[in-house]
Amino acid sequence: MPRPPRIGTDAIVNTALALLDEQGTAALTMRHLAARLQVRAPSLYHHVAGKAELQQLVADSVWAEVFAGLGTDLAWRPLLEGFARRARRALRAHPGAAQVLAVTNVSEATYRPVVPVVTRAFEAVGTDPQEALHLVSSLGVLVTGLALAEFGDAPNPPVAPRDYYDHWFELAVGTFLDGVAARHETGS
Amino acid sequence: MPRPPRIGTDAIVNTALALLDEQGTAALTMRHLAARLQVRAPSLYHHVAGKAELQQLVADSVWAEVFAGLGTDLAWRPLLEGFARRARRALRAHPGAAQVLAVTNVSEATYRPVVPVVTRAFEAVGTDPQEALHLVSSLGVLVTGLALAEFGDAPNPPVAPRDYYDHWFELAVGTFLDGVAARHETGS
DNA sequence: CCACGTTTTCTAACACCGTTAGGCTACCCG
DNA sequence: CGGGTAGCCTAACGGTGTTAGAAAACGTGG
Repeated sequence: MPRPPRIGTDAIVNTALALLDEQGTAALTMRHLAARLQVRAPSLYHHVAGKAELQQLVADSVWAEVFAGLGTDLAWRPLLEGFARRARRALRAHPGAAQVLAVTNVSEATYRPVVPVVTRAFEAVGTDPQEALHLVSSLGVLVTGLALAEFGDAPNPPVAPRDYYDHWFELAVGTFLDGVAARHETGS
Repeated sequence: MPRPPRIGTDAIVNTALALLDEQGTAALTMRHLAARLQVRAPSLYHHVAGKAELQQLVADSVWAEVFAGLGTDLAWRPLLEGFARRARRALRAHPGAAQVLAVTNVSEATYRPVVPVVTRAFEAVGTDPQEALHLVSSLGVLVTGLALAEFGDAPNPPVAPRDYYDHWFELAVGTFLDGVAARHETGS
């Protein structure tokens, strides 16, 4: 193996995230990204197939951060709530990534590890796996959408104060979780 | 006022929607749009400030379609459910617009007419206006997010059959509405 | 120690994008 | 019938993602 690479896929993804957070979606350009890595744009194509794959990698990176350390043996409610809070935290940490996340579905490979833990958490209350996964996805969609409203035109700051979005988050997630609870109490 | 215009803002927006539905987000280009209107790209700038405004107009057009005929004197549950179903119908009618809708917040002017009807529907159960509006927005975010999962890479057809997304929609919206109901039954 | 082969990076270029400047044309009003 | 102006045009700018193919840097076999 000749010539050690100056850049690797991890560095590319992390730099893309930094670029996104600092300058917003419009600044995520192959040329800008390359410049930040001390390289010219075409070199990126030796590590990444194209911009679409780059965005997929960014999205998967953030979701992986959310999934990591979710806990593997929780009841459905702490699981869902923890998921929502972790997702919110991750999106707050990467405000510029919200637009990418919203438009890019998580890859199956990144999603797979959470399937058994969700399935398990819900079989205690007799919910079938597909429905359980849909509940998680719905929560993901909800949190992503709220983040989009808050950080939608990063790097510009949100138009409303932080408390406003915190209230909204608590209301939306709390309502949804109460809905899940209500449906489980009243039989099927 | 000289020279009657060959194109108007309405025609532009409608053509943009058609382009979006038939060929997806990437095909919504000033040049393509202009060509479809038998005109060159720069002419569009006499009717629309730029692409950002165009997307705002598209988003508002779809949301206006959703808001129109919502009913003005409903209880909170039929109001929310009707809103969700109308939003879903509109997004199904314009699959290519989902990506635009997801990233473009509805303008205040388009949103305004629904404020009093939402406020009114919820004051019967003692919910303050801001919270009521947040509930509606949450539902909007939820439905838009589901549409994105379904029609995210229009004009390619969805990866799962229609029933799959219908189930998901009913589950997500039903759960959310049940959550709202549960919170109202239990005191505050 | 040298040269080969492989991998990475490079320069150059393509087609396309949104947008602006400025000229031409066709219509309405006085 | 002439002037003003709204609407469309051509031309062009800088920037985008992406590809082709040359150049360079390194590990390895002779």
